[in-house]
Amino acid sequence: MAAPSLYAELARQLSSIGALRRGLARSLPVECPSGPSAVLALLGRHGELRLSRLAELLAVDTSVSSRHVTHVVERGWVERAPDPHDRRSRILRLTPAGRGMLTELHGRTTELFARNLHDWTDDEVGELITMLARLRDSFGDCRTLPLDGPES
Amino acid sequence: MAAPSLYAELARQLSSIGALRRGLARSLPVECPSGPSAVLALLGRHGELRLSRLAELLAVDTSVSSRHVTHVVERGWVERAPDPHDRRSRILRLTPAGRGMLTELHGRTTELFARNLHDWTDDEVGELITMLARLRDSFGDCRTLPLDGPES
DNA sequence: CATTAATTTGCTTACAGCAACCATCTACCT
DNA sequence: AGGTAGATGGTTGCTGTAAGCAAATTAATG
Repeated sequence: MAAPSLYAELARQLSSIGALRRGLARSLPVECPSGPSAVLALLGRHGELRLSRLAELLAVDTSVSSRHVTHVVERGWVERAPDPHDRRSRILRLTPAGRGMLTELHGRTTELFARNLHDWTDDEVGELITMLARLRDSFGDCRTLPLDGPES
Repeated sequence: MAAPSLYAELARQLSSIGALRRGLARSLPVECPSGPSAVLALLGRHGELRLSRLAELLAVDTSVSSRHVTHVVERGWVERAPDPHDRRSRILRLTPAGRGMLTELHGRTTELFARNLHDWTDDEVGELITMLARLRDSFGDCRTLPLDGPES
């Protein structure tokens, strides 16, 4: 439990991070903006996924990931293989070209971070990662945050 | 200088924060989405501002803040007073109603954070704030990040 | 057959950037 | 002083990305 004014400051810092995210997005190739990039990243990390699981990992509506997946499929970076156990869904998988694009993206972000975070130590970066992960965890599924009224 | 794979993980965590930001935005009143809220917050913190300075603080294009300001002015939360030194620009200032809305917003976010971060200490929150501020600082103005090619 | 689940598509909104534009300010030149 | 060129502050039109909700489709399930 922390003091209220700290929360306000944290909220401010978090919203400022939006600008940073936009800046990072600007370093992406035009053909693969941040939404599609996130799809490639998750498929690279988790291997085969179905759409609903992907949307869950991204914490967005399935309609949103559906469009992102369409985007990357159209460019040949991901393939939708039939799911033998459920013909309603399809298994999403990186193609070799998709793996190449992922490597490209990885290289760009790494270079960008390396250039800007040259005075951070491994430990510091690791600590920030840890805290961000914990922050996400503390909020759980953001799509189910209580809205207006207190639940009283 | 940190290891490349750490950077990739940091990038992933940062993009995940987007979902959190959207969740926080969902707790805002419909009349005052996140853009306009940020305008109120900055005017509350800095007092009188001109539009260009506001856009600079928000790290967005002036056209974007211009629209946000129009939004809050239309609702009577901000007034555009003439600038005695330059008739091209106007001084932006919170109205009493705007101050009220700001209090309301502040209350909502504080309550939301209090509910979700109950197991964080002041020090931990403070540390996260510090690291986020440093992160922003390390990247400087995100709108001028080098784009594609290395500057060679 | 009724229901539920997985995905897609249509509609809407918020946010952001760029470019074109108008008004005004500033500096410089005659 | 007067006038013109360029810079600056702001607004508006257009475009694109992202996201959510609701309805429709197809298939699994009880």
